[in-house]
Amino acid sequence: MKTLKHSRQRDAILNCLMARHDHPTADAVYASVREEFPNVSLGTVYRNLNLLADLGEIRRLNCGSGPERFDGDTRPHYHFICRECGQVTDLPMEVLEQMNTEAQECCGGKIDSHITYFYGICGDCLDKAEKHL
Amino acid sequence: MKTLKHSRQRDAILNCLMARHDHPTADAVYASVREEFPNVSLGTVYRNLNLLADLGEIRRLNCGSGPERFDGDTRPHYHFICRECGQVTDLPMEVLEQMNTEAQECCGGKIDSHITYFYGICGDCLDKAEKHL
DNA sequence: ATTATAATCAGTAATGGTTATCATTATTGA
DNA sequence: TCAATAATGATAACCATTACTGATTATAAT
Repeated sequence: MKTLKHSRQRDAILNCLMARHDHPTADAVYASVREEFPNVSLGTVYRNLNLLADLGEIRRLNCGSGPERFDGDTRPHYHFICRECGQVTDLPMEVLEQMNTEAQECCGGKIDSHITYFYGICGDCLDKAEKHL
Repeated sequence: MKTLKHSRQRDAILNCLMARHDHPTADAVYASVREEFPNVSLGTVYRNLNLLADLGEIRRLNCGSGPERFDGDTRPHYHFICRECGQVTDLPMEVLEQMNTEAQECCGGKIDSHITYFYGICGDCLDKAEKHL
């Protein structure tokens, strides 16, 4: 069987994701980890991001376009994506678990979870738009 | 300004999406359109899928992994994705528009829509799993 | 401590989905 | 019918991600 070995690079990648809350792409994680390990490889970042996600220690986000993003917060929560600047932020609102049972009733299968992305314009971009009028 | 010209290929692509309800990938649309236009190019399919999506005549789906999918039904509705076979089906349930206002209250921006994907095991895959026990 | 092992690494090539380029063809309005 | 130009087919380029390689490192057994 395959036993997991400790790796400083993996630690750094996980720490990076726990520390920041902007849901970085693999490339952004790469840039961040490079400050500590100047010659870490991008492949290592991808390999460990996938490993950590498969282990359930981080989460993958597919926000509708562009590269995949990663989230160090594995608790179920919703995200808001600004159409203008593309930033992805957490929404401090309750997850509606009852939607799963409601959905299950009309699909003939077994539903265990759902993912929701909210779209709109963030506060910062609204402010900027106002100034340019 | 740029005026749209009619094209038989684009018609075929749109018809394909209106006719089927399995949310095909660009490649699947390509295969389908090729029956009518044997030497249509994959680039043409992509170009028109993007054009139609930008015009709001079809919708893009990002179901979490794998290539992008397209939906000829532009009315807001939810989708169910089977973790086992990967098929994407429509859910005939009401879209909870009030979630947008609820989400907006805790984000400081303007939210106009949300996208929800439900995950689980579809009826077909449940049946298969049962037979193999 | 020394060694055996297997996981992990850095570096790089390959892959797959998608987009851009360009010469040619098709559509449209005069 | 004809000129203007959008759209096409073919192909190359692009970008995010994955696979491969031989060298390195962490762990476990000696």
